[in-house]
Amino acid sequence: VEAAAKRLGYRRNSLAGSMVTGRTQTIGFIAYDIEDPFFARALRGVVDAARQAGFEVVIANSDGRIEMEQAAVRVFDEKRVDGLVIAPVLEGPHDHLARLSTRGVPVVCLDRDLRGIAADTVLTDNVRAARAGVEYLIRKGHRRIALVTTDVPGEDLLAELSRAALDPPGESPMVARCLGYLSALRAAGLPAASSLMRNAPETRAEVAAITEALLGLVPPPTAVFSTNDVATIGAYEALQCSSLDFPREISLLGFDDAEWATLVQPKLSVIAQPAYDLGATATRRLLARMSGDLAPPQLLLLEGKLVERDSVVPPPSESPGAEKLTAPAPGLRIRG
Amino acid sequence: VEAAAKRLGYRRNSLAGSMVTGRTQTIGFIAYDIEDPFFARALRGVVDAARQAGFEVVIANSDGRIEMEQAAVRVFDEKRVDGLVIAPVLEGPHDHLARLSTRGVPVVCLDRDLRGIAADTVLTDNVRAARAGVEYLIRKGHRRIALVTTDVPGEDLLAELSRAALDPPGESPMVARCLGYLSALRAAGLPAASSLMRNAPETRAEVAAITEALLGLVPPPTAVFSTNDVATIGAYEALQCSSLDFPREISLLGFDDAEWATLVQPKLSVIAQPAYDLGATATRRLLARMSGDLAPPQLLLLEGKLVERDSVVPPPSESPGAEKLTAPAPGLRIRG
DNA sequence: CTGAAAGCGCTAACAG
DNA sequence: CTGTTAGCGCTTTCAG
Repeated sequence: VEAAAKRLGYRRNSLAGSMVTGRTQTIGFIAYDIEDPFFARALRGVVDAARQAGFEVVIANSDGRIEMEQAAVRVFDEKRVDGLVIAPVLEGPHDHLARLSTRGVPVVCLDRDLRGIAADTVLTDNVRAARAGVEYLIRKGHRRIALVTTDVPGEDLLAELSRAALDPPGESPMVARCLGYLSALRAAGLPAASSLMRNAPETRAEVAAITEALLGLVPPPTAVFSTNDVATIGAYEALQCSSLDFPREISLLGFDDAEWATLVQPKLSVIAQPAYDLGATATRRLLARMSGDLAPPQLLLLEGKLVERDSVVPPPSESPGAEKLTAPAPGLRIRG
Repeated sequence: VEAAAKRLGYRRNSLAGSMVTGRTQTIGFIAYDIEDPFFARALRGVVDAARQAGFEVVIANSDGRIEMEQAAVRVFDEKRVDGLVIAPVLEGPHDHLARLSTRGVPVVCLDRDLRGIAADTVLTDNVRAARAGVEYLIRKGHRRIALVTTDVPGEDLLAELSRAALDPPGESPMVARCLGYLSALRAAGLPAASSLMRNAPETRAEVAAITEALLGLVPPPTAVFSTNDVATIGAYEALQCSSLDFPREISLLGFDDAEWATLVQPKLSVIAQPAYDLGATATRRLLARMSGDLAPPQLLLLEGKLVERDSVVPPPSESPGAEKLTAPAPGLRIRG
């Protein structure tokens, strides 16, 4: 019988089966930006965890645009995925997600904390990780630490952050990391100078430009903390091209690890996220919901890890003794 | 009526529709390795082209493993995708793909040329691009050019390549690029020394190790051509750590561009692939097939582009005259 | 031109 | 325990 089936080129139509059972053994994954290595890595965690439980994963990419996300959710919904892992777009309405879970299709958020929807969420403890990173900079002796971030909405970064701080926890990973920066500064009794905090659209060139501007300050910062991959690339580029001696005169700490971090000179120190685990954990949570877990929504915070390499060193001393080292020796000075 | 529908939380069940029409307005994309920026980029091209024609894309990842690919194809098949773009695993049986297209679900191959299945294929003209790259190295004056590649099957690289050369066109991108290397050497009347050609499993550390070995040769090569992203990272690392002065004494040309290529010192010269176009072109071909194009299978070759940066310079001259430039001036030489 | 009915390929429930 | 039947929610066709 089965031989005949194979001979005739039979192929199961899982659509028909799904129509009657209402289940597809498939979960959806919507990445915020599939070109970001973070999501590619997280995806692996999702796929591995899902397959282990006998589920397939179908993937979509929102590109950070709410209408793409809505389209993806609609498609997945119509195709009757049994659950959804999503790195949601924070801006804009998200009733498309609420509707899904209302209808019994569990949703878990990854990487980004969507307030106002009762869904499990798993992400890196961004404020804590950022605070730890900036504390590390402070421990190394830095006092003027600049912040380079991208895509924080609003005109005034500091004002935006103050607003966000009153409404914890949550917000975008970028905002959370900025908050961590502020918190480390405050804990150390250091002032949060708005001139040292810059926000740019998420392109390498724009970040490089604002970093350059930062370096032109007098006195310039002695360290830069960049809150994501693009910000780090742009900042690295700017430091490398600047007249300052990087890393001796200016340190850099990035958020998110990358393959090239150990290829550049100096090797980049970073705060690494457990991307794979984030994906796997989110999926395990989803699987639990799909098999009937009715506990209240959970917020799962995984820890970032500080990876010390060579781009962070103590700042040059500002004592007169040290000054001599860079200034020409007195005997050679030309008098005016 | 529609208001009531929305009120009751109605959601279309596209499964039911697909059951009767047999069409899903969805195409599948199976990446070979979604963590490879090349595929992430190509995916964008696929998605854009598909959406333009009103199709959704569902994505899967084979991880280069045939059984994963088979599973993905089975799922897509059962879910009745209307077409499939795939970067296929070359080894192992591929009747799962043949069966699909036999049944009227068009398949187009991306990046990798699968002989033995009558499907459209779109990829970079790897042998030509590699040949152009190595010719560029030769034009710069290099004569001892090493080849660093990964994951070519078989024990003896040169033998494997000779075998592949008799059976053109096709094979894996790696093999094609090696063939391009050989072809450039031959055209210039340069010998193809098997000692200068190394193959490693696709990990950064292994590549770094074989590159180091290459650098230990006497005389060492004056240039290295690496055939993919991982090979390039490993080779770059090895060159940087070697006692040779990189790039003055040893040049590096990589295949595949990357964001970090302009961040490292020296900036990496590469052959860039039109990844986005590859994806978009493949999808346009697929769309044409889906709307009834019955022309014989096409092989579409897009061109790679040489991007000159700083990692390729002329080799140090071996003539006595040039030697003087690096040797201490005669008057200062200590006679012994 | 509008409305009812057939049926896509399965699964689950139920009768023999 | 095996075999038959109802029906999932749509689209398409055909009759009114």
